[in-house]
Amino acid sequence: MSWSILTMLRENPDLLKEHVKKRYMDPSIVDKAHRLDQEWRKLLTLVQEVRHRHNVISREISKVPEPEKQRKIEEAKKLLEELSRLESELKRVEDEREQALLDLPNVVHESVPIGPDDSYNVPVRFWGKPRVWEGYLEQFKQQTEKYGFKVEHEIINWKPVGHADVLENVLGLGNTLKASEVAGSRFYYLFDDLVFLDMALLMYAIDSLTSKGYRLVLPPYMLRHKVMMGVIDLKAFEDAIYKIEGEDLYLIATAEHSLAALHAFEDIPEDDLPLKYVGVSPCFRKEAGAGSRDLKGIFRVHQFHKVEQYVYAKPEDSWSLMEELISNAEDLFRGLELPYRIVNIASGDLGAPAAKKYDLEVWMPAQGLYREMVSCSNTTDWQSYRLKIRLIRRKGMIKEYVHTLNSTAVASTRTITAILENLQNEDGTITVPRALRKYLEAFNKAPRDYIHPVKKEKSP
RNA sequence: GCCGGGGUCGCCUAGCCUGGUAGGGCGCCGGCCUGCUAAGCCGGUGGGGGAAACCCCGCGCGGGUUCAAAUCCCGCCCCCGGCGCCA
Repeated sequence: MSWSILTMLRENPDLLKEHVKKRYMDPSIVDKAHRLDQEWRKLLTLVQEVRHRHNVISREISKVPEPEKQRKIEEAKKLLEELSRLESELKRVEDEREQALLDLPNVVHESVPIGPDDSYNVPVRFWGKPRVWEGYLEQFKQQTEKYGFKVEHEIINWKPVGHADVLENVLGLGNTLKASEVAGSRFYYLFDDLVFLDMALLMYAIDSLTSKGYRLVLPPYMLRHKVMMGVIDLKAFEDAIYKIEGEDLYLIATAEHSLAALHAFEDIPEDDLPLKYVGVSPCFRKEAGAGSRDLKGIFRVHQFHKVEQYVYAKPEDSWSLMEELISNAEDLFRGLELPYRIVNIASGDLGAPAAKKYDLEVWMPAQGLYREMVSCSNTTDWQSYRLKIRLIRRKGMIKEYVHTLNSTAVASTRTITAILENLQNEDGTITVPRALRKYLEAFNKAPRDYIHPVKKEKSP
């Protein structure tokens, strides 16, 4: 027992409540967990006492002669009746306690801005020289100067075409209508150059991170329920996760899930830490909570490819490793020539697993908005407690849970939308970021400098 | 998917048929002894509750039988071998 949240629940429940309040969640979940934990401990002690009495008698039975023996057996049976009554009560309380503990979100790091929703997110730095259409100047200032940043930008008098239109109408390299007919909305067909671009983005991110010493992993794309519960909260489960019918299997929504599972139920010696991984996988998401947001194009879709960073760390190292992860992602987006800002996510907008989260948001010229491309979280010991991933120190008997962190490196389709808007030229061509050319060269038919609109085959 | 064999405290292994506190070896940690090394001796080395004494649980997982299950019965998971199917 040294899950930081359980320790806080027992030693300072009021402090834990403060953390829950920061998330604008109902603080009574702390009272509930606290009450159930105490009740459980009391009941457990009682059950163990009765079991002890039964064990003592049970052992005596084999040693005593006959008439005595029958009497002891009767006595043991009596105790069993009492025991089974208490045990079913214990089981009930235990289940409730377990659920109450699983309902608790992570604590909130002191550096996290407090506020109920994403309007309280705080940009911490900007990079690049965004192209701002004159009609979006005011909006741009709202997203930069309002926070005290003077961001160098280029004002343009033509409005770039939105990524969804570029995809289907300008380039003609995507078909979401056909996909929605045969699979549903938020699916897509991509063709030719955009497929090469998708592949190149993955290779680019893989190359960059493996060069930095991250171990490359191709993980399972499906996991069991027990494992899924270890990495996400119930709400994410309902909003995001697809289930395989008739099997205890769920499609991963990110390689983060399988990478967390890689060391599930293991003890990790402190000398092995940090363990740094870079996983590549398809991601499957229901987007059930998204409503009708971003229905057009490939910004928010049910499946895409992603390269993901995942780190297991000693608790004392996790905060500096979080900076490393976000800075790795920044390196990638600077290479892609996409102007971005890093945002410190407000307490009310954090997912339950994260103690702190940075988003990397790229300026989208056609929308006049910075939009999320990368999400980087320190989940401290929230996931490792659930997955029983422990830290073994060389000295001392104290058991701890490792800290785990995750961050996007590149999510393919979303990054493609950012390229389509930012590297768009007035003539409708798309400039290929220099950093990707090396990876496109692997394919004979891949684009080199520009992606060109496909010529209309038949004119109406 | 079918047939057979297997899963025991970090590793190896005994116990299972015939139910009665899970034993041994190795490794590791601590202590003792020895002027170094080696050897030897003692203790510890799964999870949980408890301030502690101590207690409970633990033989892949979950049920059942029994006063009592590693051991008997049922279901499931995983590993090995064979057969089948297959990109």
